[in-house]
Amino acid sequence: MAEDAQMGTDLTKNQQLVFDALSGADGPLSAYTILDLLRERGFRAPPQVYRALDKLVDIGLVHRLESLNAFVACRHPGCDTHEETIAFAICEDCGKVAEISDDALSDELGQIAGRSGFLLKKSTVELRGICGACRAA
Amino acid sequence: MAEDAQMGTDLTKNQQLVFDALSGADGPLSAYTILDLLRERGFRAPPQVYRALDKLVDIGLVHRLESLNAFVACRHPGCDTHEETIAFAICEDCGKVAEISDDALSDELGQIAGRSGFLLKKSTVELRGICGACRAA
DNA sequence: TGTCGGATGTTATAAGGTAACGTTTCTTGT
DNA sequence: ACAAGAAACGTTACCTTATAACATCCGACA
Ligand SMILES: [Zn+2]
Ligand SMILES: [Zn+2]
Ligand SMILES: [Zn+2]
Ligand SMILES: [Zn+2]
Repeated sequence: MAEDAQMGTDLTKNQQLVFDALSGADGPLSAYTILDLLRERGFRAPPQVYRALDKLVDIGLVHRLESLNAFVACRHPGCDTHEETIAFAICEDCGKVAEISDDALSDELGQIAGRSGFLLKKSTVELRGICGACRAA
Repeated sequence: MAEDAQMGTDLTKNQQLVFDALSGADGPLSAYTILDLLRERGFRAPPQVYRALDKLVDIGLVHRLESLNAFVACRHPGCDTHEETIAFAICEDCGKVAEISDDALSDELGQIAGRSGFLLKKSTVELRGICGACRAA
């Protein structure tokens, strides 16, 4: 029991291992990086990672970053069942990812969709640039 | 010379072929689908497609859809050197993609970035859902 | 004419993701 | 406690997406 944050949902052994790996990292991890990290814990093949990731993403504990083909543990302040749009700010310098929840953005996307008669199911917003810390440094 | 839209920039043979393939499609195409389409025109290997795509994306004639690992010809109304944020509405039913340029969205994303001291270089916004046509049908 | 950069052709391989199948383990009703 | 079904698991094999590396070709131009 290294760092089993997020009680309330009970995860299986593999899901917990994958979640812990992501929680312990300070940036996004690819599925194959997770696989390598967990080989010493018994993982042997991609499906073990992908199945855990699928579930974790499904219940909202993990997010997939489409533009990176990678995954991050959810660090959203009040992350329980966030239905709002989440934006990710990905630093191209240090690689860290900030998770941003913004009502105005959600509204704006909703309006854009509505205006063109589009039934919005899911939004992907990923910002690339340089984070504050790296700019200061 | 099937449908060589977009004069002004002069494309190489391969770039024109790839662009034509994308222009002729009514939805996004993967690099490997493009490769297959162009085999009869002499294409033999992935790098030929990816090199053309890289250039086309670079000059703005083609967009990459991160959440689909696929590419579309730019259909932005006034698409010359659009620096604004472009949002894509991807229909999960018919597969078509609408390209949406929206100032309010650009502003909003700029504000979100600014608020957290993030130097924004590029935004990816991809909306998934059902398009108007499919909803009506 | 020589040379130099950009575009090209080609092979091989890295990286990301899933189908399919059999086994184990957990639930749940009886 | 037991049977039956569901969920998770382990494993193999395979598919898709993307790039590294290297050799060649070709046009611009000094
Ligand atoms: Zn979150
Ligand atoms: Zn940074
Ligand atoms: Zn465009
Ligand atoms: Zn549709």
